[in-house]
Amino acid sequence: MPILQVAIPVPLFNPLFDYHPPLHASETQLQAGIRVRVPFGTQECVGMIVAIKTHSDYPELKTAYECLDTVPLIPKPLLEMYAWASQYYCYPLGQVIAATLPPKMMAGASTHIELPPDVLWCLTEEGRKHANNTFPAHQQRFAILLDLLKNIPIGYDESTLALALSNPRPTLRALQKRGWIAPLPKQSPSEIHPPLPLNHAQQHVVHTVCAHAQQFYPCLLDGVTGSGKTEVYLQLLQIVLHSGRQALVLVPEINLTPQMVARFQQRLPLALVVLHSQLPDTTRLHAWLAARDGQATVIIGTRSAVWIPLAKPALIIVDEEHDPAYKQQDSFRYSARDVAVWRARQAGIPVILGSATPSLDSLYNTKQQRYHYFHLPERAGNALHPSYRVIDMRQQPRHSPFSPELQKNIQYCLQEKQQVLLFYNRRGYAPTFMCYSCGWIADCPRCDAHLVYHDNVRELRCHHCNYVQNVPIHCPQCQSHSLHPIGQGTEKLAEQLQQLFPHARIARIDSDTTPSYQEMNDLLTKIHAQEIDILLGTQMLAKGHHFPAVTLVGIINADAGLFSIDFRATERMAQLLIQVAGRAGREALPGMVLIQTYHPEHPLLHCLIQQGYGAFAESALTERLNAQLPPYCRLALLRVGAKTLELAIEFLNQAKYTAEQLPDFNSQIRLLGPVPAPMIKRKNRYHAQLLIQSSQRNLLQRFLPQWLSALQQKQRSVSTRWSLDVDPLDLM
DNA sequence: AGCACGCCGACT
DNA sequence: GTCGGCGTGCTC
Repeated sequence: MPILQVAIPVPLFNPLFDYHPPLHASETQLQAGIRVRVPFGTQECVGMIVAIKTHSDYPELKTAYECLDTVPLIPKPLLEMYAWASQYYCYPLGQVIAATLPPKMMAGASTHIELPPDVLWCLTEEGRKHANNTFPAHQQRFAILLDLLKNIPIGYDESTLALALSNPRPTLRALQKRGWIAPLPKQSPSEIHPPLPLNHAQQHVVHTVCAHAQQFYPCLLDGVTGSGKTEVYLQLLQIVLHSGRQALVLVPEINLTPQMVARFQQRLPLALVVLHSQLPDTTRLHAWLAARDGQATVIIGTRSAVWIPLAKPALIIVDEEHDPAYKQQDSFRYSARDVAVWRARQAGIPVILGSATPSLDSLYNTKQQRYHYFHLPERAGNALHPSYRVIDMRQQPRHSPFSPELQKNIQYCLQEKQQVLLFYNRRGYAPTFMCYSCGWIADCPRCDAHLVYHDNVRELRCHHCNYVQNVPIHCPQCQSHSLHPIGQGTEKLAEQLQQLFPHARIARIDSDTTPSYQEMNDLLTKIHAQEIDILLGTQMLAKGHHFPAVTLVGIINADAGLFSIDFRATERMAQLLIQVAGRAGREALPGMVLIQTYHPEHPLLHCLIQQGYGAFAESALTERLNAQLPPYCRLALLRVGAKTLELAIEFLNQAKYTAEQLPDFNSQIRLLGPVPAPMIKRKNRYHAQLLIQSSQRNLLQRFLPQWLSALQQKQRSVSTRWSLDVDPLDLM
């Protein structure tokens, strides 16, 4: 009788459990990739068969209740990817599977589902007449759909509409019944936009990648903003479509890139599937199945889309590969960019990492000849390069965050009917809230952080744990009423800006004001219609948008990234400056970038501004080499949170001792710490960390799993929560 | 992660 | 007397 090895989604280092097969299971159901319902402790749960064994060391096996699938749900390559990821990231296999499958799958959902019809919904003539009607409250869903459809002649498919309206199908049916909308089969490519002519550099990329289409071919596509990376992607994808195979496109945040999605839809309406986290579960399940079975041809999605199975993979694209959003920052801490490269190797296909500001890791890989390097130097069209100007804030009047020079330039832009983009990296109204009488400051009771004052909702909020409290009327310490917000946030900046430019139409863009896809889309439409004069926002602004009428970009304070304990802070700062600058002067109008700083002499700024990102990257890489930091070594970080700091440090000291006793530990592996985390108290726990460094990746690869299983056994009864971060992005 | 078992404090 | 706090241990 065979024995099933089942991965159970529990946080144990070895989450594999053996079971006897269910009583009524057929031979073909006893295969890796089939879900089983099993008894587990006092409860029952759904697990995944990962192997069939002939013998188990465990004396008393239970019998599985039933198989949930008749044929394997998970194709073999995906199972292999799970196994590798579990090993590489030291994360329990059962949880890797549960975290990356559509959520319904491990809840035991059936996979025999009616797929949504593969059609694009369009307005009919009749529908167009009603598109601007006002609808009663109970028919607001009509209004939303009609409004969406009236702006897009080729129509939208159901999964795209689901981004704006949850579960659109009943509403679609109702509108179809009235004859206001009609389904258009996707196979009619009448409205497909024609490809744009490629310049020499773009052609070179397309030809070379095509010539290596049948093998693992990793490449870095280094192209400044507007150099036409997207056009290269589109033409490669069109070639993939012709070959009848599939492609996966990863983008950092889909909410923030509706324009790019729209462009893909216009050019590749055939079997395009859009995936992201706000999608309803059922839609995600459909997309997963459609990709696995080869019906979906091009899958565009965020980080988690890297785990979607592909029946006939031909190409993977990772756009804006430098973006930190590709690294998951909690629970299963994988890098979608690195997983994508692994997948391409496994499948034997090309993978394109695209960016205007490539990560130092990828640049290093091109230097090592591991990745091929393509450069797209020219801006498409006649757009001119922006000019940079550093403003020394030490020489400016202190009372305003906007230097006279910045103000003068804003004024000029407003006169000329050009748009301004201002960048500031602090949400909220004011980062501290203080009593002028006694000096009391509102702190988060759960973290080592001040509460941030939000004026519009009149709340104090912690940006680290989302703790919220009402604004106190008098000081809790001295009862005085002189409580005041101190410092600057985007909310307050917007207020000050409005006072300076009373007639300007100002829009704030940050996660407080624009949390959803729909709102972002609306705002972008307004911006393009020039209904906005000044855009003020956080990082969100820097990501991939095209603002053709923006001619002035202002960095309100560039100093945060220049002096940080995190070794990647300067890299991020440089990427941010270049990306934000890339938003300016895209058409005939030249752009200008004003950078306000208290450290105008900083070598990073000089190098970046005078010689460009490439030169900056060179010097940054030299610094990393000298300091033996990534990409010149491999890191892992053991983080721990405990009741007290002493307990946290003590746990790490024990862990360090355990490590040093292991057979695979040697002098090539260095353990640095333990040290208290940069923010010690977070969410009522005290944090410390231990850094693991090695020049050789495979040494760490062998050592880490051994270490973790030893830790699991020894430290099982410690009431601490710990996690290992392989290839950590920041050491916070 | 869940869940049970177990041993100490303030309740009807 | 017991209800329930969370520390500890286990899950094939």
